This record gives sequence, C-alpha cells and structure tokens, in this order.
Amino acid sequence: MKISAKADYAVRLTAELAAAPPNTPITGPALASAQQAPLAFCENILGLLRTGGIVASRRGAEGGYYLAVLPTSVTVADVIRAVDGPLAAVHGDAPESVTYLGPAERLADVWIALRASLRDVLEGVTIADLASGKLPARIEKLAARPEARIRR
Amino acid sequence: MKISAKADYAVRLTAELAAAPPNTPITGPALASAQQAPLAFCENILGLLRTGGIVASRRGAEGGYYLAVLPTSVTVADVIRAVDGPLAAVHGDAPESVTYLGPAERLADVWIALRASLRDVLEGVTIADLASGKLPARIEKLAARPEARIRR
DNA sequence: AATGAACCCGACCAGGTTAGTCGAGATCAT
DNA sequence: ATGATCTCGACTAACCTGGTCGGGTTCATT
Repeated sequence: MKISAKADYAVRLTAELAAAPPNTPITGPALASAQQAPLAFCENILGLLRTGGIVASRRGAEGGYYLAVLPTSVTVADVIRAVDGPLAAVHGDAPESVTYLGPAERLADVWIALRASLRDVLEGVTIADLASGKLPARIEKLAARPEARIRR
Repeated sequence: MKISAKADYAVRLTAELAAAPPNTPITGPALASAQQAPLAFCENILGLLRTGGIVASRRGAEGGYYLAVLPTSVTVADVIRAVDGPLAAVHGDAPESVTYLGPAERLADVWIALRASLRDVLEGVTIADLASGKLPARIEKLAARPEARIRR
C-alpha cells in the first residue's frame, strides 16, 4: 500500500507540463529541475508516459515533451496506471480473480471495495485540477478532515 | 499501490483464528493448511501479529496461536499495519510530510485524501465482520458497484 | 551539409524488500 | 524424565525499485 517514487514523479511531471502553454515542448532537464528530481530517472518515466499516450515528444533542437491530451481529460489514475500498471493488485493478480477459503471468503470483496474507493479519489482528480490548485470538493473535503492528517 | 502477500496472508490467518472458539490455540500447520499457505511463511507472519499484539501464542504440546483481542475490536487496517507498517506512504515518508513545488503543490492533499479513503474502507471492516461473512453496508455497496469488478 | 541540442532506449547496478527456509530451543502431556 | 509438539528468530535467495550511463537517432538552425 505505498505510492511508488515512479508514480509520484510521473504525476508531478505531468502537472508541470499542464502548467505550461500548450504545444510548446519543455526539455527533460527543465522538467527535472523544476521538480528537483533526478534527470535520468525522469526521462525514463517520461518515456513510459509517452508509450502510455499521455505525453508526446519532439526530438532535436527546440525539442522536448508536451501533453498529448487535454489536461482536463487525464486523471491522476491514468498517469499512475501508465507507469505502474493496474492501481490495485493482491500480490500480482487482480482482486476479482483471487478466491479465498472459509472465514476469509469475503476478503476478495474487501479488496474490491478498496480498489473502488481508490478509484473514486484518483479518477476524480484531473491533471488540470492539480495544476490549477483547485481540487474537486469531494477531495478537498476528504483531505481537510481533521483525522486525515495524523500519521497512524 | 499493491497489497502485499504478507498483508493478504495476515488478514486470512487472523480471520481463521476469529472463526475458532476463543482461547483454544490453533497450531501453525493447521492455520497454514486451512488457508493453503506456506507454513514457514505463515509462522513468520504470526510472529509479527504477535509482536503487534493481535495474536498470542502458547508453546509446546497443545500449543498454538489464538486472538489476543476481541475479533469485533480489531479491523483489517490494524492487521495490515501490524505486518506492513503505515497504510500509505509516498516512497517512505508520510504523505503530510512531503512538500511539492509549483503546479504539483496540491499533490500532497491528493495523497492525504487517498489515505483517508483507504482508511474509510480498511478501518470499517472488523475481523469479526469478515469471519461472519457479513460486511458493513458501505463496503458491500462499494464492492457491488458494477464497475468495481472490471479490471482497468 | 554540418552542427549541436535534445530525445530514445536498453543495459547496468546497488540496495532493500519479499517470499520462503531451517534449526534450535521452549513447553507440556504422559 | 522423556519425548512429541510447536514456537521463534536468524537466515537466504530471488526479485523489484530507484537510479545511472552511454551510444544512437532525430531535427532546427546556420
């Protein structure tokens, strides 16, 4: 249940692209330094985002990376799936494909509910939301709950 | 964003203990075979659950493992935390302790909302719920949503 | 056409985590 | 006392994650 460095960087880089004027490529080094992230790893991730259809790139001089889709139509979930694969998996398999015995029988439904709840958050926030600083009310409300900020 | 084998097994083993009559120890081998899980690994996990205060054990003949707390008062979240540590972390750190620059600034709130939503599910299901097969209405509803079962 | 800036892509590496093993020692029934 | 039973912590092998490196390709500019 942890958010990988790859996913974290991927979302940050995509947000950075969404904040720039459309169709003007930004170079890898510029992106990496804007988010204070290691360059080589960033270009690695940008490659994944490209094969995932989220960003596009132009080579050569005046080249760089730019969004391949409208920032309003790509969600945080899309970005994470592009670099990490499916959002939730129980040691490799999809939650709906595992079966349990005896008293644990209903556990599959817990994992499925968990994934649904993950999706509700991650598919509810677009990259445009993030870049503009205006999160949807549902998300703001969840994040603002007093107990949401304590460690546990 | 994946559920570890350790967490999965831990919940299953705890459910198995909850289904047995209280205070009668169940042996490691019995637990492992009931859930068709590798024995040595199970005993490893049971050790973690013991230091986490969720199960207790008695050695020697007629020994085994039993719940250290009421099954109605331990949640799935408690079990996972006992074996895997904090529920959500962004590459090692707590979500509320990371800070982001520029267009990614609000990302921390997304991660916090995500964790809150995780908790709502995992702290809402007790081991007793699971073992009895009666999940809380909120969870049932989430799991039953038609789109909850498709892969994506 | 030459130049140089920039992406592309795979190989590589270290360290940590994960899944799983094993033997030694503790405990209890008889 | 004995021996069967079971716990328990140290150990390992494989894999994944985060991260690097270098050579090759592409393309705007001059």
